[in-house]
Amino acid sequence: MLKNTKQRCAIMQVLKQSGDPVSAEDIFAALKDEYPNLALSTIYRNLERFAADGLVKRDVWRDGIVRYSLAQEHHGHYLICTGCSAKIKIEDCPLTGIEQGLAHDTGYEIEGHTLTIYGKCPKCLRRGKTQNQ
Amino acid sequence: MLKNTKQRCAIMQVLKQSGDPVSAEDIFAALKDEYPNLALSTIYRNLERFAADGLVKRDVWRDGIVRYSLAQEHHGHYLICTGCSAKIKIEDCPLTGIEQGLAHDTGYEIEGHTLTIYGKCPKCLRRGKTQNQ
DNA sequence: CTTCTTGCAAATAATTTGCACTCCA
DNA sequence: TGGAGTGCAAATTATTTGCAAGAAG
Repeated sequence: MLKNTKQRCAIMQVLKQSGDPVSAEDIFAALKDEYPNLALSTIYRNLERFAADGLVKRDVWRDGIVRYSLAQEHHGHYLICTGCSAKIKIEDCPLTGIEQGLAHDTGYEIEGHTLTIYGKCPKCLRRGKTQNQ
Repeated sequence: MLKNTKQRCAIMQVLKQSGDPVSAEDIFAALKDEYPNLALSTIYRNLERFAADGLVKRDVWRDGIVRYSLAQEHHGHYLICTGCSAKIKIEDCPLTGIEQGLAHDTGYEIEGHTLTIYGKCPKCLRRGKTQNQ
């Protein structure tokens, strides 16, 4: 099971083409020209299934919106500007290694983690902190 | 400004008493006996203000719900079981130190970070992975 | 054909907002 | 007293779900 449908392929395409995590709405927007009657619910359902199957990684951003990215390319985390939302990918994950110790100490089987760092980028620093979130 | 109201105190009390991050609904539930007509919107508004003033730290959990905790006690992150939601506080933050290097490399001013580790606790491991999410 | 998928529309659930009223400073 | 703060109800917004129709194996 997990049939090969046009919609499913298209969603995967978007995930592959965009290096960064994308929301359901992002995908919807990206595909609405080519698939005018693709339903948002289809996107949600597929993303959830992909995530359950371990194909994609599901993350909740600070803004409360869920973003998905291909499991393989995920890792690196992000440094996100709280002023302008500029993102920098952090290639080098500081947690590799730590998780093993943690598993040993707690008896948990570690499945993954969420790490995002927030700050102000140089441009926003210069402008002072006029804006909030 | 930032007047001293009963509601505001009560919300702060809950934050202080609960070591763990709490959601608006948690606070609502905790206070509904003592303050039967406290409005959920009041809680949301105050938590947002507290967060804006740096009094509390705002975090989005994997389940999409926003939790708040006193800024001081925050740090420690959490190891959360994806089966039963059991939480273990991780006292020792692996990012201290790394942030400085990052600030130097990127020119960002680091404001904070979100780190949560997910896994299965020993009990849930034993039961096999019957449940999802 | 039979089961997995989809599209649509309606349902949830968390959070936000408008507004008149209330209460601290 | 005057503006900050509150309660209530209605509005938003992201996501989920039921169901009949459609497509893949």
